[in-house]
Amino acid sequence: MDSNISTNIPIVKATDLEVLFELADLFKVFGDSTRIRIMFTLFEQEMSVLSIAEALGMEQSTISHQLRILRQNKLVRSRREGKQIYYSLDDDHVKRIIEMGVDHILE
Amino acid sequence: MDSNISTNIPIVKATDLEVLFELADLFKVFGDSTRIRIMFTLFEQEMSVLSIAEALGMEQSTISHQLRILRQNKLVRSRREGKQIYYSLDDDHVKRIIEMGVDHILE
DNA sequence: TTAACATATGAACATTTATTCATATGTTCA
DNA sequence: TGAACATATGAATAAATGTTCATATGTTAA
Repeated sequence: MDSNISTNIPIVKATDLEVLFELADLFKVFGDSTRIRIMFTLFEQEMSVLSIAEALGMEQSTISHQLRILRQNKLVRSRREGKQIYYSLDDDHVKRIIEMGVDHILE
Repeated sequence: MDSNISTNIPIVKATDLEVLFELADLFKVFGDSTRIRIMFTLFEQEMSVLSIAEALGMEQSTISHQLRILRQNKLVRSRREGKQIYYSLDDDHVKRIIEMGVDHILE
């Protein structure tokens, strides 16, 4: 009987310091409202940097900086089409992590 | 056909600013390695403040400060037994949110 | 090549936040 | 009540981080 079966927690232990630091770093990425808003915007469709900036009413530079962080953490990916670069969510983990968060907030 | 059915995302829209800020605040709580370590420690069993501090090799004060943040966000709860106060995870959301994070990290 | 546009990036500044120290609060037991 | 112990908290400090401005890089079309 592996306790992980009942807890549903993967094979990570409290002593796996490296993994725990990585985990904190990952959640840190979700812990900024601008990045959360960007991800929510990308739920619907891929968008260019300027489109996102306009949608959120923020500077292009701000969005670009945050997109880099999201990209480095494999939460979004990008593709170039002409002068524009379109960003989209990288995988389903993003949606599922956020969904869990929403569940908690809405009780 | 509600798009939320396919995306599995609850009824929160990119325009629900309040909720998105709350979401970011929630993930901010997960975005600190000390708090992550505390939560992992509590996966196994409830523990007193000093026990946690000793387990992590950190100051009692540090742990107490962080436990307060976890408590305020309903991620842990406490019960007093004599001089000690025992903390435990508050609900399953904690485990599930962390599990999603682990999934993402381990690819 | 040059102009116009889209995106990325470095530096600076302001804000947030985690930790520590000192101390207060609360509990038990003699 | 007083001593010993467990926990909480306020203030101070140091470190991390988000945004802005200015500018660089990269792309397209004339």
